[in-house]
Amino acid sequence: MSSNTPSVARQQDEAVAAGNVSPQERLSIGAAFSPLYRQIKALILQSLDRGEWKPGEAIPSELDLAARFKVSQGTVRKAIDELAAENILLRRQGKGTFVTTHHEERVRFRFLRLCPDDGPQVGSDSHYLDCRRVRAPAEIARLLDVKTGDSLVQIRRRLSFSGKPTIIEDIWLPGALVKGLTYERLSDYKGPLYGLFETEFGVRMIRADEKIRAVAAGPAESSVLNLQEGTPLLQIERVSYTYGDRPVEVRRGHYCTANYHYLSNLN
Amino acid sequence: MSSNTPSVARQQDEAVAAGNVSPQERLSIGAAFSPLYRQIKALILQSLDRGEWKPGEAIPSELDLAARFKVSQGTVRKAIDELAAENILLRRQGKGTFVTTHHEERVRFRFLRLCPDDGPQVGSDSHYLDCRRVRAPAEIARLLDVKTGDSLVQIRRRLSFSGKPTIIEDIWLPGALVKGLTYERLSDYKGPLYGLFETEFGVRMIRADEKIRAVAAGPAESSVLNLQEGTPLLQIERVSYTYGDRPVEVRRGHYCTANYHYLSNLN
DNA sequence: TAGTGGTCTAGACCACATA
DNA sequence: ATGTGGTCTAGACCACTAG
Repeated sequence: MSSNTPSVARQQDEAVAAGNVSPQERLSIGAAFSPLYRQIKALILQSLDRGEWKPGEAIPSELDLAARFKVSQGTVRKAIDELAAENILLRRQGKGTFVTTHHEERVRFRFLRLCPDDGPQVGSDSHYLDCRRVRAPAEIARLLDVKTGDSLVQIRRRLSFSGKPTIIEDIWLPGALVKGLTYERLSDYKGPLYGLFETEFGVRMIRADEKIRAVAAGPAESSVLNLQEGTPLLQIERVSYTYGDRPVEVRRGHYCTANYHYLSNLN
Repeated sequence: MSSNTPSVARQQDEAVAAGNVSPQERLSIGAAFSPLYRQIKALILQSLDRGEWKPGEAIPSELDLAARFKVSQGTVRKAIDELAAENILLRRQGKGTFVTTHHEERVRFRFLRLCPDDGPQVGSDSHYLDCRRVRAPAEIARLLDVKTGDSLVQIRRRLSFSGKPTIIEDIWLPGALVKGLTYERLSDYKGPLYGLFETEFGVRMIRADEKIRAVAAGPAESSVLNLQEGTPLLQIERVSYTYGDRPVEVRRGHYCTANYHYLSNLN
């Protein structure tokens, strides 16, 4: 086993064997109990975060990981089960376990919940309107957990479905995370934006929260989407997170829902 | 073991032992492979569906269920794991596994994703405006998987937060499912509507899909919510499902998002 | 103290993909 | 034929709750 892959100490054994604390004490001193498989999960997440296995690649087999961490295969399985449930890993029977990637038709609509009212799901065309450095407004800075005035990259784009302009959105990211991102680079790129962030900058979106409101189209929205001012639009504010729940992107979009709807599943 | 709780046959053993088909054939004849724990899950769902264990009650312990179905505890565990992940069952360490119920503060906002822009989540007050029998319009009938013209119950209500009218919605259910539901019964009832359906009519909502649009307030919305006509509102169409993915309720609501937003989590 | 769910292990075998 | 993930079992022990 290499020195940078620490074996996992069983808390119980270690604590009790060391004679320092009893199982009871372990709880009372505030050391949060965390089962072995969660520690394994955390270690796997660390490896993903530092890029040991890249999106699209396979991670080591369960038996390999079990040997590496000195636990049983079942414990590794349970750790991977949770990561797969969170769409961070993807299991493929007979082939291996893979790091999910935003370069996949299959996953294109995981973060884009707009569906046509009738007919099948259809791809979107991005048209980039702007890309520049800005100083973080207080409101955006708070969401990104950076200081007001810090350097951000701001992108404005228009999304069309079947040729019809449907979404206009502004996107902000910390400038340090996407150094070298230019308007040309965006315009030349084909595919999902999160795919570009992933491969070009090593920034991987894991999950996002969206706040949805109904608003009236203003001048910007009406001209870009070719609508009358005052047309009701969905305003969607998204905060996207990478590993460790670190916020790395804010979007504010306006969606025309004349022929499309936002789909939400309640479980 | 009682006669109405069949033991689960291991497909492999049964088929091979019977000498009819080989494991290879089993697949080719189209008998879909389903692991044991999914068969157990289906049996538990059947018991829930026919009311053997009611919302709020505990189901038998894992060891009891294992004995009943003649499988190992681990297999029962995996079946229950999935049901717990779907919010159908709720595990409480040391106490047992319980059937989830809509009578719980904890679960009040599982199906109501409207949050105040600032401040803590707050309860809602229902004011019932109407409750009557109607013939199913084609559009609603299709969603409920019944025939156009079938008898439905239609409910109209207004929801207020902190005294401010915020939501108006129409609700349709198959009349046969909620026999005896009257306006008085609704008005006297305190608590979530799904709680009433659950305890009074044995209709339990398991999950729901919502389609969201932005629309302009019409006459009905503006008068009930005390808004100007044309104010942008969220229009939310919900279809709720009970066991076996049977649709049992359609809602069409209009939400004022001046001080609230709809929260959606993308994973 | 007894009963419940939660964790961890070891081993056997099945299903699937690939060479 | 080999290696991967998927299922199932049996047993030991831990964590939590309640009588």
